[in-house]
Formats: sequence, C-alpha cells, structure tokens
Amino acid sequence: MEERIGLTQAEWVRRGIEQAIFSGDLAPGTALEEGRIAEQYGVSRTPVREAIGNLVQSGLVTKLAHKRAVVSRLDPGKLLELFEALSQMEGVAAQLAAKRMSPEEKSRLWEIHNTAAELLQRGDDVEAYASQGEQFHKLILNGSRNTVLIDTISALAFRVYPYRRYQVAVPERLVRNQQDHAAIIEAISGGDADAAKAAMQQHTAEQGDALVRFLLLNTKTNSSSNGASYEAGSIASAS
Amino acid sequence: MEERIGLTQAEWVRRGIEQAIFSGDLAPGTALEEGRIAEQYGVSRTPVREAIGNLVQSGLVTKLAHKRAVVSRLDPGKLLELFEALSQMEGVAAQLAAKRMSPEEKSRLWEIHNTAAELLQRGDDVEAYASQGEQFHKLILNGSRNTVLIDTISALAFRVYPYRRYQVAVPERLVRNQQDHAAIIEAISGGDADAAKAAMQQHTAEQGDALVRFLLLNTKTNSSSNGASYEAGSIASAS
DNA sequence: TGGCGTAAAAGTGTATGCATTAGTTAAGCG
DNA sequence: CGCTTAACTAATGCATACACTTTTACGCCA
Repeated sequence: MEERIGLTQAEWVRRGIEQAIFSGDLAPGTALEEGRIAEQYGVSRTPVREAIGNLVQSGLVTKLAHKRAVVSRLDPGKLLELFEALSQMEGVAAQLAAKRMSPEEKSRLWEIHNTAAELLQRGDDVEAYASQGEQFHKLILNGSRNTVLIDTISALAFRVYPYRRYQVAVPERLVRNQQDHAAIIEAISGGDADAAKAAMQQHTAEQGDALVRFLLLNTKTNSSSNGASYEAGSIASAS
Repeated sequence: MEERIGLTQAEWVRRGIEQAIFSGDLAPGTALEEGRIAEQYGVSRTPVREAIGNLVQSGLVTKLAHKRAVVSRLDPGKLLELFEALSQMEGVAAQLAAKRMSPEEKSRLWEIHNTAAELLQRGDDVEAYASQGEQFHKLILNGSRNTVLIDTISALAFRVYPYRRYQVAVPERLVRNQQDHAAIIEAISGGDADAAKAAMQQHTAEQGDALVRFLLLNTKTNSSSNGASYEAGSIASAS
C-alpha cells in the first residue's frame, strides 16, 4: 500500500487522494487545500496541483479558477443521469460481448457466477462476493473488444465509487443481483446480443435506482431545495 | 482570437494547443516540448505543464512519465473502436431526444435542416453548411436532457477532430448526409425513439467508415505493420 | 566499419518564492 | 443598528532554480 517506486510524486499523491475519496475519508463536498495535502504527503505544492488537475479531468473533483478544489458532489438528479448513461453503455458492451466473447471466456463467466453463488449461500464473506461481481463486470467489458468503450464506461463507473459505500447490501438485493447475472450470462453464452443488452441495461439501471432511492431516504436535504422530485424507477430503460 | 481576459494562463495555452492540433498545425505524432511552447506563448513552463496535463486527460495528447508528450495518433483500428462507441452513444442520445425534445426544438431541427439544404443546393459555402451540421447534432444531444451523456459524447467527438480535416467533402457524401438527417428528424419529430436511435447510429457509423476508408487509402503504412486488416463497413451496427 | 559504453546535452519532475486573487474581519458611514 | 467598504489574511497562479531522467552524440575497441 506504500508502493511509490517508479511513480512520480504527482501520481503517488493522485492515487492517495483517490483512495481517500473512495474510502469516504474525503467526503463529497470536502475542500482540497493544496498546502495541507502537500504537507500531509511530504511533498511540495507542485505535484499536488498536478494530481488535483488530473482528478478534475476525471470528474472526481470539481474546481473553478482561483477557487478551492472540492470533491465532486453528485445530487440525485446527476446520479440519475449518470446511471442512465452508464446503463445504456453497459448494455452496449454486453451486446457486443455476446457476439465477440470466446467460448473460454463464456465458461469463465459461469465459473465466476457459481463461485459467487456459493459465497452468497454461505454469506460470510461479502468482500469476496463483491470482488466476484467486479470480475464479472470486467470480463464482460473486455468481451466487447472495444477499448474506447471500456475506458469510457470505467471512467463513468469511477465517478459513482464515492457513493458505493452507501450501497445497501441487503440479502434481498443480492439475490436479485444473482438472478440478473444469471440472465445476462445466459443471453451472452447463447449469443443472443439483444437479450444480453436488455438484461445488462436493466441490471445497471436497477442498481442506480436502488442507490438513488437509498440516498434520498438517508440524507437530509439541507442543501438548497430545487423543487425537483425524484421517484423510484425513474432511470429510463431503452425503447 | 486573442481573448485571454479572465482566463488563467494555463487555460489560454490549452486552448491554443487545441486549436493548433485541430488546424493541423500540430499533426498527430508531433512531440510537445514544454520549453518551446512556454517560449512561444511567453509564459513559464508551469502553466504549459498544466495545459498539457489537461489535454492528456481529454485523450488528445498522450504522455508517459519522464517522456515527452505527443499529439495522440489514432490508428485505423482505434478509430474504428472510437466510432463504434460514438455511434452507439449518439444513437442513445437520439433515442432519448425523440422522447424528450419539445415541439419547439423539433421544429427548430427542421429549420436547421432546411437552411442546410439551401446551402447545399447553392454549394458555395461549405463552411456555413458544416456549421449547420454541428448545430443539428448539438441540438439533438441537448434534447437527450442528460448532461453526462452529452459530455461523454462530446469528449469522444473531440478526439476525432484532428482527423476531420482529412474528411472527404464530396457532393455524393453530402447528399447522403442530408438524407440521413431527414430520416433522423422524421423519427424524432414523430416520437419514434427506436427509429431515431437506429437512424442516428447508422449515420455516425457511416461517417466513421468513410473517414477510416479515406485514411487507409491516403496514408502510407510506414509504421509498424501489425498485420490487422480493416475492411469497409466494419463498424458494427446494433443488432 | 559497426556495435557498445560513456559522457554531454536536452527535457522532464519538483521545490521554493513571489504576485494575484478570493475570503474575512473590522472599521467607518448612513 | 445595519450596511458598505477597506484593509488583512489565506490560498491559488505563476516564475525561476535545481535535481533527476532520458536521449543523443562522440569516441573507443573489436
């Protein structure tokens, strides 16, 4: 975790800030003061500025000229937009994957799924289960054989990471998760591109809806009320 | 063009480099040396480094640690991937636009289209025609009512800009262009989301194919031959 | 002549200092 | 007593200087 060999200071600091954001140590809305961070990491402000600049471009941090950088805060409306776009794009990835994945990759998909099912059955290692889930998504993404699509989707998924910690991991949702995955794999391994697309898209949209609903229930609307209302199931599904 | 009021030096330099890349002054593959650029713009290396860093994140420039930054070079394979992703995403945008654009926006779409048709008929102002085309695309993007999607698509479109200059503007293609646009508008104004999606996707895929085909014919393969072959019509169209 | 090693040259990465601009507090005026 | 304004504080933007890495070039030896 302290591996900084071969890295520039800026890169090292960037990863550190990223980690702090994902772990919740730097919550959305927190101001990033260059001097403090520089002191904290034992470097000068120059590499810190570079690190922050990169984070701004990735969307994880927001910054205006001459003003302090802050960890990007996604309101429910923005989160809905994000998941709407993400679900559509992941659907496309699954569609392409159904047509392009090798038989070996498809069987690997089943392996991961079954391993996850066992972990879910035992229910004693949510961390390992989450890891299987990530591998599942990653394998399908790679199956699309389109690095531009992969990078774009990854970048968007990145932006919701700070909010994953609010994710509700109730058994009910996990079972539904497994069912969704099964449907997706079945479509992909059967080469049914359209079904794979629809299943994956719905799956991601569901996750988004669950997260947004949870955030609406568990966060006080202390910020300026904009009068907009968000209702469940509001992430558009295709056609 | 010399408006630098209210801008930071870094922002000013970034725009300058962007412009130079788009105009072809800095061709893909050109190395960006910080010192030279700093001297050229009359600033120090610090804002230049910041500008280059931003361009790297946008994908327009590529850079490795301790090595010089270079204007990103897209080989045909990468361009195909880019257009495949772009066509899918623009299709999604059109799909959403068909469901969300106001009647006023839809009629504005027809206005733009008719203006473009007149310009095409006269054929004496390709610049104005191109401008109408951009407005057309922009209006549909905004019609999706999803800023994440808009930003993502814009970022991808950005990356192909350096290659637009190779675009063939033969009358044949322009006529086809107009036909495509008409089909798209008809689907959108009729509220047929699926048709709008398919039409837009095919339209973008066509443009990509035309560009890739042109590049393959008009560029010598002096770089390392990777053995991959690219054939016409190879950008995947959905289902 | 050609490959290899070493040293000079060029360029990037970082620290530090200063200029400039936002944010804040206190004082003066209505 | 409240509002405006003006100085003060603090943080960002930029320039310069230096350390380290990569690249280039020259000379040596086979």
